[in-house]
Amino acid sequence: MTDKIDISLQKAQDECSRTGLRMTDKRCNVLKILLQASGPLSAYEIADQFKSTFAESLSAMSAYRMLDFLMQANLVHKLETSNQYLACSHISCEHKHELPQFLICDKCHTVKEIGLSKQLLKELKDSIENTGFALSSQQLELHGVCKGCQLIHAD
Amino acid sequence: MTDKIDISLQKAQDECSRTGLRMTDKRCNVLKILLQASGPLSAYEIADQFKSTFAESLSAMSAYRMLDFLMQANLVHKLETSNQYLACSHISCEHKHELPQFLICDKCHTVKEIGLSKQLLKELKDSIENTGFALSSQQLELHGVCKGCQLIHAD
DNA sequence: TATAATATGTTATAACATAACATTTATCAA
DNA sequence: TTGATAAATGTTATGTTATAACATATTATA
Ligand SMILES: [Zn+2]
Ligand SMILES: [Zn+2]
Ligand SMILES: [Zn+2]
Ligand SMILES: [Zn+2]
Repeated sequence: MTDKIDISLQKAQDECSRTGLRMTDKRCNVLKILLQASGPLSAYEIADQFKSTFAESLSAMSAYRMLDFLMQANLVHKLETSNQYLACSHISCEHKHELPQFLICDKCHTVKEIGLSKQLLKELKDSIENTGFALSSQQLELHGVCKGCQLIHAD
Repeated sequence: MTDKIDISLQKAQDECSRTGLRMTDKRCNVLKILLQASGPLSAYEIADQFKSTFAESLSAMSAYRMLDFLMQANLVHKLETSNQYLACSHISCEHKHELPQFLICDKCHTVKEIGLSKQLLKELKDSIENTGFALSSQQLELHGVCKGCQLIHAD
C-alpha cells in the first residue's frame, strides 16, 4: 500500500520534472522528513533528523539550501514568525494557493494550513491595495490556541 | 514647540503612571529612539543607537529587556517576520488596536501600521474561529512594495 | 570527452535571542 | 530613617538562526 507521503513525494517528483527543476535524492529526503514530521521543524532540527533517519550527513548549511529549493518549488513553506519549515499540505491534491494561511497553536505548536474563502481574501487584498501598497504573495500566520488545547488547558 | 515625539513620550509616561508600570529613563530613551527612527530596528541596532545618541552604554541584553517591557505596555511592536521593533503609531492618539496590522515594503523596508476596517477584521476573525481555533491577539504582517517604490523600481 | 552549470561539502562568521548570576536602584513597612 | 524586599540594570556566557566564501563533486550538454 502506498501511503499519502509516497503519493506526495511522487507528485513532487513529477511536478519538478515537468517544470525542469532538479529534485535530487537529498532534496527529496528533506521533503520526506517534513512530510513525516508531526509539526514544523527548524533547519537545524531537519539536519539532525536527516542524519538519524538516513544515516547520512547533512550540514545545516545544506539544509538551508535544500529548503530554499523546496520553497521555490512551492513544496515547503517557512513560518516567518517561528523560523520553522513545513511541507505544503496541498502537494498531493491539485489545490493551488496564492496566499498560504496558517493557524499556529501556541500551546502544542501544531500548525494547520487553511484556506480562507476567496471572497474574504479578495476583500483583504483590495482593502490593502487601495492604500497603494502592492502585496507580494505573502502568507498569513495567525497565532492562537487550537481546539484540542482549548479543551485540555481550560483555565 | 513640542513635537509629536515629545507628545508621544509624555502620553507613554502618563499611561504608565496610570497603570502602575515603571517607565524608567532608559526605557523612555529606548522608546525615543524608536519614535525617532525612520524605520523598524533590530534589538542590536537599538543598543547601538542608544550608545551613540545618549553617550551611555546599553547592552543588547538590556535592550531586549526594555523592549519586552515596552511591548507589554503596548508602546512598541515587534515584527515577527523581520525580527525588528517599532514604536506603535497610535501612542499619541487615543486609537486602541486589538490586532495591529503592518504593511512592510520589501524594497525600502518602511513599515506602515494600518487599520483595516472593523468589518473586515471581524469577518477574518469569525472565519478562523469557525474552525474551532481561538485567535490570540496576533498581528498581521503583510509584505509587498509600497507606493513610492513601485514608481521608482518600475521594471 | 571537454566544458559549463548546478549541487553539495566544509569552515567560518554574522545576526538574533536567552540563561544565569551580580549589582544597583526603587519601594515600602517598621 | 532605615532595613528588608522587589524590580531594574549590568555583565558574561551561551544557544539558536542564518549567511558568506570557497572547495569539491555531480550533472547537463555541446
Ligand atoms: Zn501550501
Ligand atoms: Zn494546540
Ligand atoms: Zn500599534
Ligand atoms: Zn518601499
